[in-house]
Amino acid sequence: MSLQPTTTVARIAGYVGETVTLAGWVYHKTGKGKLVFLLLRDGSGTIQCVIFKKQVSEATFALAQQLGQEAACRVTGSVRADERAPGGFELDVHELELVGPSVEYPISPKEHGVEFLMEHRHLWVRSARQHALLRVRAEVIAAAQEWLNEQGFIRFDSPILTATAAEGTSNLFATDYFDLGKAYLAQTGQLYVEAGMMAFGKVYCFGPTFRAEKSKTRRHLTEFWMIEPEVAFADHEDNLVLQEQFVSAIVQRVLERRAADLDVLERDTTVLKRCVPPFPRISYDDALALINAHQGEVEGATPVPWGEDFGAPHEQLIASQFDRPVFVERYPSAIKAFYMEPDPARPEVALCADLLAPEGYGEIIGGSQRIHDPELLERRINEHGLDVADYRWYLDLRRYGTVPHSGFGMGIERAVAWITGTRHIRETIPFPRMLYRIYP
RNA sequence: UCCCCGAUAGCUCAACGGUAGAGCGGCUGACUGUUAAUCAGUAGGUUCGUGGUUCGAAUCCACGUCGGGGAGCCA
Repeated sequence: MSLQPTTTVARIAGYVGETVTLAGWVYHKTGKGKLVFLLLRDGSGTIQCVIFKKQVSEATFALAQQLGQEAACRVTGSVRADERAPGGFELDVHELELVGPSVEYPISPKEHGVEFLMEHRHLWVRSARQHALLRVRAEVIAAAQEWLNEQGFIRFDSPILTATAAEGTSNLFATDYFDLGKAYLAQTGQLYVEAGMMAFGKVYCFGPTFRAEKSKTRRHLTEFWMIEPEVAFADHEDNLVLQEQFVSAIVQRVLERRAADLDVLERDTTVLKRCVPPFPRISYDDALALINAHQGEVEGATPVPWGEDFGAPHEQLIASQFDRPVFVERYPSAIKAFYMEPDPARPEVALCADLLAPEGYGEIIGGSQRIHDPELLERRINEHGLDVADYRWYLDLRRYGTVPHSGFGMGIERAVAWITGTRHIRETIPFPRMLYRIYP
């Protein structure tokens, strides 16, 4: 005998007039003396089930009355289209089986504070809004990978345990690695996908990334997921075109396939619909001028002297001037990672770009053309105070058939936060890891 | 690391120097169309901790703990 239900709520429309068994959890229950309404959630959706006292045994009715919120059960009944029911379909219950009881479920349909919800994240993921958010996340991930696969990329995963800091700047989580000393949780897979790119031409890695920075904002997690494509024989221009096509394809697919979820999230989709290539581009130099022209419009967006990096308020100001994602390109090399290719026309700036999402969501992509000349790369490693010995293998990539190449990294959670219009990044991942939270 | 804010019933909050309260949730009962049902009843408190000021502290002060928001840094 199988425990599997006849069908799922999502497919219920095809079963009108038939008797089916559904299996799920009690999302909500209400009643009226001689009838009980159960809102049953099975993962694919929710459906109202009605239990009339006259139509079931006394024991079944008593059971229905005492079901707690989130009790697991199997219900058998006939499917009926009914305008009075949320969702349009209703199940007239003949039989009800309790699979797993639930008593005093902590999360009620009423309001709750952030701290309480985060403490109950393992249960919070059952609620409608979180469902919609995490379904969009899954869609974004699937869309990203499938689009890259169609473009001829192969997934080439990078290690999570690494021996040294890839970019040398941020803080890293350290752990003991047997007799070999410290190992660090990867803050990017980029250096490794460069090795893959030389092997396969077009590759990407996708996995968790770790930053031990004490960031305490709604845009930061200590553990987040990043997808990092890397392409051989690709310059800065190729890179930007790839990025705008990539982001647009993901957004358009979410609009197509997850419209119901965006609706639950009350997302204004007009901004998303505008997300088609080409994306506007602004140089670092022009961005400085823009900041000067609009300072005061965003709090904290004070003028920036040439050579200094933007802060969060500046990024917000720049993004607010455009109606779709905007590339900010060619930052001063001195404030960027050591591996970025200098602009041949202006060696003091790098062939790099950040993609800023509209509506104040900030940077969702960072990318660049990489240095392919071995001597220049070695010089940069030294200039950044890094140990060349740690980068022997990385320099090897330039010794044996080096080619101009480019790549970028997209933060999944930031992208999902923007696409769904979610204020805080913590809701876009099942179990967020933050400065003051590692439970549950 | 720095700045700002918060902690009172299971949850969301009120009381702001003078008897600790409401709504929801729980429990009991009524109700054949509920959508966060409604109505009646009922239980539920070390007001985060420690110290201080005061005749009197949930309330004022100090320190601590936990959490929230922001800066820097980044995706």
